[in-house]
Amino acid sequence: MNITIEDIRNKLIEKGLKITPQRISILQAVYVLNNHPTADNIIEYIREAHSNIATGTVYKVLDTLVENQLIRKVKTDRDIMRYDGIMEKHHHLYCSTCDLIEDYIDEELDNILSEYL
Amino acid sequence: MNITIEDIRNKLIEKGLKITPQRISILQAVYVLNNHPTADNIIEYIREAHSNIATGTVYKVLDTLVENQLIRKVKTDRDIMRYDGIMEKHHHLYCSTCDLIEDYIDEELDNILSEYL
DNA sequence: TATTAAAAAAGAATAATTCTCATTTAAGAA
DNA sequence: TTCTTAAATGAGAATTATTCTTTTTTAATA
Repeated sequence: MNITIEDIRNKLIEKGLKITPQRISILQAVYVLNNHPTADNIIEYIREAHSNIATGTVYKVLDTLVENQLIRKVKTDRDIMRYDGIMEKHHHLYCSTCDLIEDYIDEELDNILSEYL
Repeated sequence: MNITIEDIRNKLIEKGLKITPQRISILQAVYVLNNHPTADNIIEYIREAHSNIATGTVYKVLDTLVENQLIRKVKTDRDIMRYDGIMEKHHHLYCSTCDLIEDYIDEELDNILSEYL
């Protein structure tokens, strides 16, 4: 979770994406708001930090980041899309009552599955 | 897939639900439109069969059916909810490009998973 | 057949997301 | 450094799946 602005810039550069303050803020927000934030969580977080941002931009940038495999979409029972900055293979434990998502990493399970399939 | 109206009535009765033409049509539509239909698919199908139905009713009935475990909600990459009338344990193979969902039944896999967890 | 709680109709309201288009900006070229 | 331009952003309207509200209808029981 110790990701610097420089790390974020590099991630964007690796993908051949233009470096913009909006993209940096949004990617940083996904990392900081670590419980699988919604677009709205991200907008709120960025606006608190005194920079304005258009909602359309947030959705656009999130799509770009998903396309470039810097983040992932996470769907839940509610019809709000959520985002995940952790790209290493993992599962989610989801509580549909409180809408909480917990990361679940289990290499043994992954091995069993990949051997079987 | 040979489910009669009588079967559907019985399913509703088992759950203690009032028998209404709308509920019968909707449950039937979920069975007939077997590739995990959306609420809209169901509305279209029912209206083709010459009976009108309010969209609100379809959503309400679908919720009732889900609550009573007669059908299941299926989430995909798109933000449209889809419904599944097959209640036996199964997985889904999903193509995010064409949005097609295929049922995947594999008891051996299920056993491996339930033994592991 | 009468009663009544539940269900449905109709359509307005909501809210997440997308779209449009004018403006701005990042990044490479000169 | 300044210029150029394709790409990105801002602003807010538009879209669309879903929910909500209110009135009317109906299924099930007495």
